[in-house]
Amino acid sequence: MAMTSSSARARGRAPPANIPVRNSILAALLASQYARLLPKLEHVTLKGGDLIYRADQTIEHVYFPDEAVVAMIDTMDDGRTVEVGIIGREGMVGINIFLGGIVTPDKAIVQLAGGAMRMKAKDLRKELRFGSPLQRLLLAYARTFLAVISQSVACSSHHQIGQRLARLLLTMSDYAGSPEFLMVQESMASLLGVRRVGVTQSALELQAAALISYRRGGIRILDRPRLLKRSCECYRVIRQQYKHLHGELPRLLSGK
Amino acid sequence: MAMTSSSARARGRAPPANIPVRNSILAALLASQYARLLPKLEHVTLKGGDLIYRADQTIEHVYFPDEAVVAMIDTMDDGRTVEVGIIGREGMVGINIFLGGIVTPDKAIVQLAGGAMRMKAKDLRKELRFGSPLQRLLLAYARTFLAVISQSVACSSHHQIGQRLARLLLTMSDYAGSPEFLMVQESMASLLGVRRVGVTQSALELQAAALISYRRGGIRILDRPRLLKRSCECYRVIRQQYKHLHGELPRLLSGK
DNA sequence: TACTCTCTGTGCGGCAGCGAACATAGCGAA
DNA sequence: TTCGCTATGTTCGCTGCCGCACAGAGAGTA
Repeated sequence: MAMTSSSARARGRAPPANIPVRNSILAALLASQYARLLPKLEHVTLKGGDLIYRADQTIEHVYFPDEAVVAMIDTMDDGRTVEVGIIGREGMVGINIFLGGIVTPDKAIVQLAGGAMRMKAKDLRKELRFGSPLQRLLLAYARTFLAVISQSVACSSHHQIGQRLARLLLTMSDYAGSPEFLMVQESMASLLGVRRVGVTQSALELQAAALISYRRGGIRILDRPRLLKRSCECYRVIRQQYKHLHGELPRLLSGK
Repeated sequence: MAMTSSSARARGRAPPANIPVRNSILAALLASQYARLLPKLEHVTLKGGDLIYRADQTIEHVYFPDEAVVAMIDTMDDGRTVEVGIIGREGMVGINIFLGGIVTPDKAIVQLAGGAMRMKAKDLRKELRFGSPLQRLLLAYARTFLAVISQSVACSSHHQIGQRLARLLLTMSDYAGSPEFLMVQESMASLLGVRRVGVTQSALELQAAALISYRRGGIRILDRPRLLKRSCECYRVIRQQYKHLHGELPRLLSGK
């Protein structure tokens, strides 16, 4: 399957100077600024299922995903979980560090395997001292993230599983950059905060309608437009937020 | 409706230099720093039900509540609502400005009437230019706010009305600084994102158990400890977050 | 080939919360 | 006092999701 030995390959010391950076935040930095950060960045490969942060644990590194997708997951006293936010190419895992924290309240789990650049939390803190350009970018990202979580509150209290599953699948497919990606129903259930059986039901419906097809551990989206119609407004709203963020990034660096 | 001449009474030009500031953020500022801000602050009285921000509208002012309590409310396409965060004495309404935004994605509605200091968004932006102490305080607050919203996501998807109502009442009573406060069931329903009838049911149960009593438009908490047991963990978790924030504020100003 | 583990499908009783519609009770205004 | 509005209480059928328990179907391993 897509997940081999992470610990081995998670240490690719040499940042790939030749490969263009695909993380939006890093990519937005001007070449000179990025060059200055580069020595502090380390390229790692994240495996599906990897636990990046445990809840209430000190954060050692922040991550700028490249292809990888990471979910922030809140776990209740009774063990039930729910996704509070998903972080991909457009963001940073460990926003709490940026906001002056040292721990994370939620755990972070890799949903889609892939590469990411990482940086020591300590280095990020140093970097933020002098009104760094990175600061402006992260401020804007934090704002977007906040808006996205707000929408999640509403979504999880008002929308039903089918709609939310459709949204999840669309989102994942966006991040994967492909109509096909690897994910088991158990993970989807955990993200949505519902029973796995509930996911099975909805997935069957979507498949019966020929919107998706799937096999053990993998999903393929067959009819994106119609899947979009089945999903709740939240997909659209959140996408709009990121779109706005994206348009804003370049401007944030030019003097203001 | 609940919004009469707010414009009339909302202008108490003279900031009450004699009255001690009770907003935690402002209060944390050293006297000299506060003095510098003072000319830009205006004391206003907010009425229950007042609409502070409309969704997607440009933010003109940020508010530092004193006694007032303001809820950020997300409205879905179908008109259903849910509270994504509550802001009282410990925070600032308009965190999006701090995060570099110019609009707010949610609307803001006054839940408990009372005083607040307000400041032009423009002035706040200026203030943040020079690595102001205020910046560190707001960064910490933003982090807390994020953690609180995360908890809300989990709460709204996993906890039931009774528990969540108990939490809401406890929270409100904390803000009011009294076991008694004014609030109608319709408002509670709107905050919880449920039907008013649902609130009525739960409220009746709580009253039958002699945990609260209420009359038209007002609630009184009779047995706080037992109400706490009925509420979900979220009350505790969120309280802890604010407690931590509170302990952190002074330290944030002393050189770091 | 047989075994095992993981992932997916199915069935069933239960119930919390929903939508809709209506009944009663405070409380201020006329 | 009467009227009218707003807030609260009650009922009813419905359904989405729950918990629980088990069956079958990939896919790798020995």
